[in-house]
Amino acid sequence: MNKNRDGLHNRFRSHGLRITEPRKAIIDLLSDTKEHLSAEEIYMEVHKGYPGIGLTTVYRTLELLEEMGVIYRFHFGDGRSRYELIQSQHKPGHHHHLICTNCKRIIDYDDFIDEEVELLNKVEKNLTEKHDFKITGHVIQFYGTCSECQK
Amino acid sequence: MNKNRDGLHNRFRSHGLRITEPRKAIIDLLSDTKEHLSAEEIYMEVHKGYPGIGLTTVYRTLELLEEMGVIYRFHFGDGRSRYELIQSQHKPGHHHHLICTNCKRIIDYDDFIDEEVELLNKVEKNLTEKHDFKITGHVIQFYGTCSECQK
DNA sequence: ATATCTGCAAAGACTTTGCATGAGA
DNA sequence: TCTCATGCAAAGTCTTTGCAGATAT
Repeated sequence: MNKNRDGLHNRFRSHGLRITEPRKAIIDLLSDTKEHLSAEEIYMEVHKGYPGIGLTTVYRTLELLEEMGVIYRFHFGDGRSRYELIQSQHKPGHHHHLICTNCKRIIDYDDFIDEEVELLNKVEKNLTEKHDFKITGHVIQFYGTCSECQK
Repeated sequence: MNKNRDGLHNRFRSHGLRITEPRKAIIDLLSDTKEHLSAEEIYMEVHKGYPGIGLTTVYRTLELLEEMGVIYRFHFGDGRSRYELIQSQHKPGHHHHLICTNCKRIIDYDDFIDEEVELLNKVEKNLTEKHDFKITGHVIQFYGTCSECQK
C-alpha cells in the first residue's frame, strides 16, 4: 500500500537487512507526516498502533535509515535530533527550513527562486575549488519569529 | 589589554552583571581562538590558567553571552554545542561553515560573492512577506569531505 | 553590605550499548 | 535454521539545577 515502504524493500534486502514490523511502522509514520519528528515523538506515535515498540529500536532504525540515505537528520537547536524522509508525498522535494525561535515551529520552504538554486551550485563549485572540499550537502536555516509569536 | 573584554565591560555593568575572573578568562579565550570550541574544550583550556574554574560556570557564562548577543552557538551535528565570538580579530566577520563529515574539521568561509549577499537579502525579504516571518538570522553550512580526508 | 556569582554534587535529558530473547527469510 | 532484530535495563554524554559559600561593586 505504502509507496515508500515498498520501494525500500529491495534496498533493505540488498543490504542483508530485514523488513520488520517496527521498521515498517516507523517508515510508514515518516511517510505520512509533515512534521519534523524527534525519536521520542516517533516512538510515542508508533506506540499507538504497535505498543510493543521500544525506544531503542526507534533510535537504531533511524540510524540505519540515515546511513542508507533515506532520511535526513536535523539539529534545530532544541537539543534533540529531528528526522525527515528525504522523499515524501507530504513534503516538498528539496527544501529549507524556517524556525521560530520562540515556539520552535518549523516551516518547510521550497519556493526557491531560480537564482537561488543557480547560486548555490556556483557557491558549491567555488568552495570545492578553493578549499579542495568535496561537498555532499548543505543546510540552510532561517531563524526568526513566526506570525503567531509576533503578536 | 583585550579589546573584546574591555568593550564588554560596560555591557555587563548596564545589565547589572559583574565582570569576574572566570568570565574574563572565558571571553579572553574566545577572543584569542580561531576554533569552534565546545563547553568542555573551553573548560579545559581555561583550566590551564585558572584551575579553580568549574564546568558549570562555563555553561552559565556561555548561556549569558549568547543571550547578550556576544557569541553564536552552533550545532554541527557532533552532539555538542560549539561557540564563536560574533566579533573577533581572529575570525572573519560574517561567515559560513564548511564541515568535514569525516574528521569533523570546520572551516570558516567568508569569501562570499556579492550576489550571495544580495540574494540572501532577497530571500529573507521573500520569506518575511510570504510567511509573515520576522527573520533574525540564518545558518548556512556545507557538508562534505575535506582535502585530507579525500586521500 | 548585599546581591550576584561560583563550584560542587546531584539530577535531568537525550542517546547508545550489552545481552538474552524473538522473529524474518 | 540461523542470522539479524528487538526490548529491556544499564550506562554514557552533554547540560541544567540546587545550594551554601565566595566575591564584585
